[in-house]
Amino acid sequence: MRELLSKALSEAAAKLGYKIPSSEIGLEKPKNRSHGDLSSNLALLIAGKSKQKPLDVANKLKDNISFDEKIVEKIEVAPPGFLNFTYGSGYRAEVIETIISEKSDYGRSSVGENKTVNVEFVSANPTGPLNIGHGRNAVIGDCVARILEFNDFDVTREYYFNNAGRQMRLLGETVRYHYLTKLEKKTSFPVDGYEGEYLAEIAEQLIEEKGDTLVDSEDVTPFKEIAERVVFEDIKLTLANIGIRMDKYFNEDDLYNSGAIESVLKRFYEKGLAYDKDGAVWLRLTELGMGEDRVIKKSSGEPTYRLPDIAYHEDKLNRNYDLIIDILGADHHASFPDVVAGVKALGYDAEKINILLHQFVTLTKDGKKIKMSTRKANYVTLDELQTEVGEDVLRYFFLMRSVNSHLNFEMDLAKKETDENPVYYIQYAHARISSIIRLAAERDENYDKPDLSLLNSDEEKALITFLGEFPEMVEKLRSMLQPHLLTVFLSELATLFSRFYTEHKVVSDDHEITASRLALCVTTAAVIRNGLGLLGISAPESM
RNA sequence: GCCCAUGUAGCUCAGUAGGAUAGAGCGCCGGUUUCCUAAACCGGAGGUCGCAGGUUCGAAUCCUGCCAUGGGUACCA
Repeated sequence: MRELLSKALSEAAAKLGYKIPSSEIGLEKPKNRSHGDLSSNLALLIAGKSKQKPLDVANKLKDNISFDEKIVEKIEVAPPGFLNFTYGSGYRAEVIETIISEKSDYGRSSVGENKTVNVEFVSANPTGPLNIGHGRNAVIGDCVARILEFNDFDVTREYYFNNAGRQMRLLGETVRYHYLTKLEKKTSFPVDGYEGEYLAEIAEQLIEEKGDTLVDSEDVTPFKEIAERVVFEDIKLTLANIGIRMDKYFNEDDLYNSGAIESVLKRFYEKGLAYDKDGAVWLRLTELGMGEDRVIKKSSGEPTYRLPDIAYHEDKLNRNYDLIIDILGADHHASFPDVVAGVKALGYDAEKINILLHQFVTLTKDGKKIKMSTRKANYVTLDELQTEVGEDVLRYFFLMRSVNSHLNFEMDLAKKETDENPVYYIQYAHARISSIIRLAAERDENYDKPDLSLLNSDEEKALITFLGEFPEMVEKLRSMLQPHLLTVFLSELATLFSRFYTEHKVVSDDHEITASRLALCVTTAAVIRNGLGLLGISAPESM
């Protein structure tokens, strides 16, 4: 519809002697329903350029546009110079027919056809259970992946982790501490060691598996290995509990083993972008337009995160994805520009790399913030949260705010099993429709050949027009990668349906009206299902 | 100091490639049920869109400055 109108407007402008590309023509949904279904500012644009009165221009444009009455019922000129279009019944019938024939494919697009995309998310190192911050990252990443799949992209969900560095060593040392303590050997808690009961449990498991054979082990490796194994199993289980399955786990270690790290370093030297200073190797980021040079290899010989991150992104680029998306928390905002600059300097098309930064999460209970400290391990784990509120609520709450905004996870609201909880409100609309369809089936009512022109009340028109906007919503989601837009869309859809439901009886003695309203119910349910599916949330048949 | 994000109703937040009278949910006040799920619907009160300038036919939206909050600014990741 948008295309149709902007094309018509562009042609009308051309007849008046103005060349306005259709991309510049504003066409939007007016806030006030009395202003029609779509509104254009074209006359205001032309008037601005040509110093004519906007209203005159608008009237001239109107005279140069014509539509089938069934598609566009009326075109009105409104001050200061808007052109307001109101859809006709034929358009609405088309929306319903399209949804009925496309069902679960309604809204799909093929823009990603034959294109591959890598979405990297979670990427928590296996040092402990996932927390609620990881939860937001995980759910956003999975939702982005679903959105891209719906647009026909071939998606790889990838998890990048590091089991080498200092943090993992400390983890191993902490396990050793618990191991020795439980065997009543003399030991002391490692400096900066990990607090958290799960490490004592891991030590117990180690005793079961190996007895006391490791008491004299100088090497921390066995402790580290079991810690990593157990923690990773736990992480995978947590992800499975919220409906997330990764396609690939990428170990940073492989970048050392394959020589990728050395290779990157060598090429930086060759390009004169790396230099030695104070025993460390520095990357000449100032040459690449960044503020300061940074260390990429410490004087201890260990690389800083920048070097493996660059090598990792090179690896992803070499795997020939058309698009690479990183879902990162706000604490990474300072580091990724260096990584992107580094990759670019190696001659890659860094435009393919898309960073989606999300802000932090706070948890509130009884209106108060719950304080969390990772080091002291008194944080709420993602698993605990999932157990308390369930997968659907968890996913919805993590997705309901713009990724740019801090997310306040309200426990009190999340735990409410009433319509105050927006997830249930949407699911309830779906369950209610299912119930109506069941009743219709019992009474042998069908919607094989509905007379869709009967759907002409305000509630019905508003609902159908909104259903027709779903494909645009999907396109917006794909281009903006902002899942919360969909949660807003679905709440509004559920509201429009509830209004329709309150005013109009679906299954009645009038078979004609029953058929047409049944068609509307079926299509509404289909859009709710498709939308919830993109969020990874279930659409129950009854509640 | 510098960089990023945020600041909209009592609370939590939408709306920001400029558009018409700034919205939703919760909370508050009031109303609706012989009828397909009342887990619903309707109405009301509630706003200097952080502050001050600027750009223009038009600014919550763009620009500048300031204030506030969170995050970052390591030879931690």
